[in-house]
Amino acid sequence: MGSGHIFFDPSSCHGNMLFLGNGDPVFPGPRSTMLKMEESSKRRPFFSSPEDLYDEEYYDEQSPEKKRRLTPEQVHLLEKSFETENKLEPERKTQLAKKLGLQPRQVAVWFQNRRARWKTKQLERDYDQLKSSYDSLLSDFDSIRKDNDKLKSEVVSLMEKLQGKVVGGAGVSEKSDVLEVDAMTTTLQVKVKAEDRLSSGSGGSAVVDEHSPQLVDSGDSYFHTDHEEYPGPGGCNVPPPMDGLQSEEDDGSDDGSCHGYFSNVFVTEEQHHEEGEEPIGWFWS
DNA sequence: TTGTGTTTTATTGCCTCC
DNA sequence: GGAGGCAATAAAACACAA
Repeated sequence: MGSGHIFFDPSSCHGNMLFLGNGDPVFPGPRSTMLKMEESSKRRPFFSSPEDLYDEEYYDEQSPEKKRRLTPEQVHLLEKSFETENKLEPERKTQLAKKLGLQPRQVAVWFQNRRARWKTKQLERDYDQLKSSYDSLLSDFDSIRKDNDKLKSEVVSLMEKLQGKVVGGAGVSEKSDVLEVDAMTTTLQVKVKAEDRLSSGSGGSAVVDEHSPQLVDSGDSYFHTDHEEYPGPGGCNVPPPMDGLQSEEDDGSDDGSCHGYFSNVFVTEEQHHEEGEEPIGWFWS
C-alpha cells in the first residue's frame, strides 16, 4: 500500500466512499469497521498536503482513523468564507479544499455543520427575544387589568349613587331617568377607553398592534428579517438566506408571530374567564 | 487523574430540485 | 437518478471541576 491515505471518491453518492492509497475501498459504514482497516500505522487520512496549514507533529501523533480537528488557520479561513456566503457552490468548495489541504467533502461537511450551529444560535436568540417581548406584554396587560378593575369599581359606585338619586328624586319621569343614566354610562365608558388607550400606548413594551409589526423583532431573527451578520451572497449582510429554513416555521407570514403573541395574551384572558374571574374589557358593550 | 459536559467532525437517511 | 441540503446521531476531542 502506498501512502496509506484514504481518498474520497467524489463520484459516490455523498462522496462518502473512501479509498485507500492502493485503491482498496473503505466503506464508511460503522466506525468500528473502518477503524480496523488501518490500525498499525500513523497516517493522515483526511489531509492531503497542507504542510503550511497544520501542525505536522500534532497530526502525526494521532492515529489515522481518529477524528481530527481542523487547525485554527483552517477554521479561520472557513469562517471567513462562511461570512461571505453560507452556501458552498462546487467551484468554491473545490478552491477552498485545495487552499486548505482538505477534501472537498470535509469542506462541505464543515459548512453544513456551521449552518446547523448558526441556526441553533439564531433559534436561541429568537426565543430570548420572544420571551422578553411576551413578559413585557404580560406586565402591560396586568397593569391595564388593574386599571380596568379600578375604573370598574368607580363606575359601580357612581351607578349606585345614581340609582339613589333616581329613586329618591321627585317629579322625574322614569324614561328620562333611564336616558340620564345611559348618558352618564356613555361618558364613563369614553373615559375608561381613553385611559385604556393611554396605558396601552405607554412606552416600555415592545408590543405592537397588528398593523405595525415593528415589534418583536429588533433585527436578528431566524424567522424573518435579520441581519445577524448572516453571510449573504456577495459578502453583504442580508436577511439570512436560509432557504427552506426560514419558511419552515414562518410560512412566509410575518404577522404570524404577532398574532401568536396576541393570541397568547388572549388565551390568558380567556383563562381568566374560565377561572370564573370577572370579565375584563368593556363591561357594557 | 478521572468523570462529565460541551464542541467539533463525520455519517446516515431522507427529502427536494433539476 | 444524481447532487446537495438538512436533521439526527455517533464518536472523538476538548474543557474543566472535583
